[in-house]
Amino acid sequence: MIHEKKRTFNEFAASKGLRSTRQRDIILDVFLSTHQHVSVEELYLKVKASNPGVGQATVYRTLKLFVEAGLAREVLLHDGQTRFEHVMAGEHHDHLVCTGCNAIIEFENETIEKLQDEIATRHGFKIRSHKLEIYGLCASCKG
Amino acid sequence: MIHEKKRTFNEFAASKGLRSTRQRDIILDVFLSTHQHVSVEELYLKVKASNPGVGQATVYRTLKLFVEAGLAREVLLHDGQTRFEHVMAGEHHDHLVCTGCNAIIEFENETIEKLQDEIATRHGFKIRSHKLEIYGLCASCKG
DNA sequence: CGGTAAAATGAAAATGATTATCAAAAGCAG
DNA sequence: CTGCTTTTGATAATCATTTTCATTTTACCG
Ligand SMILES: [Mn+2]
Ligand SMILES: [Mn+2]
Ligand SMILES: [Zn+2]
Ligand SMILES: [Zn+2]
Repeated sequence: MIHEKKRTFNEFAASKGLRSTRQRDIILDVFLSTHQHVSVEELYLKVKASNPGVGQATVYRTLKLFVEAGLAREVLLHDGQTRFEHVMAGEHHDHLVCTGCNAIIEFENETIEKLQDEIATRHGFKIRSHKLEIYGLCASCKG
Repeated sequence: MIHEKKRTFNEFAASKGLRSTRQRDIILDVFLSTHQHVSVEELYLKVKASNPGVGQATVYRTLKLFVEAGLAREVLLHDGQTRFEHVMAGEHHDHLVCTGCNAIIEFENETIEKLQDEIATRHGFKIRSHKLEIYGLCASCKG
């Protein structure tokens, strides 16, 4: 899948006439090696660990490109930091967020998605995206 | 309802041992006179119009109290500003957000709420709150 | 009523994430 | 290579929100 994503990005870059740079390769590699929901700062530190030359601004810029290319998605939780998660083509999920330990549980629910479509239709609204976040305490934190 | 909310806040203040101040009265009055989804800056300007002495920090501080007291709710959309909306006791709704004209349509859906409970239960998760925002184009902006 | 301790306020500074600037470096078509 | 354009990195700028802290208010007690 990693190779798949690299190809996705290369195709996107080509279609946009973007140049291929060492920095973007590095950032993509590091991003693909992370777990879900990385903050820019976290990613920047990881990148810097192996490649001290890379600037923070470039990490910001490149993550935006990943979103445009469809291989990352912005996740804004309540902690003041934009996070990015991997996205498989066509895949979608929502989040249970534990306010105790910051754990994030992902889930999908087809019925909820359908109900959202119905609601939108009822209001003459054309959905582009949506966000469902459930905040509370996970099994361990409920204790 | 306005009187009701004032009482709610006074009770909250009493229970917390908060002192009663002119500023809080003013800010509550102005807040209750606004429409839904006010930003802090908007509210601050309204307050300043009639009461130039009141500081912005106090508006920030007081809005937090309203949330604690249960008569306001934070709404974080994608525009970099925290907004606050009125909350009636026990009432809840979610949002359709038009990315064209920034209109906000409110809706309630009991089935979605129930499905969320099921999902939480399935994951041993104790829900404290949730947020469902549907982004897209409203009827006018779809054109 | 004053007198006082604690809480609240306002102005200004600090913070922190993100974005803009711009000179220097790198990629690429010819 | 050459020349032109994009990209980069360091740094400054933004902008919403928070913190600080000296001053003002409030609540309470004698
Ligand atoms: Mn996720
Ligand atoms: Mn609302
Ligand atoms: Zn937890
Ligand atoms: Zn619209």
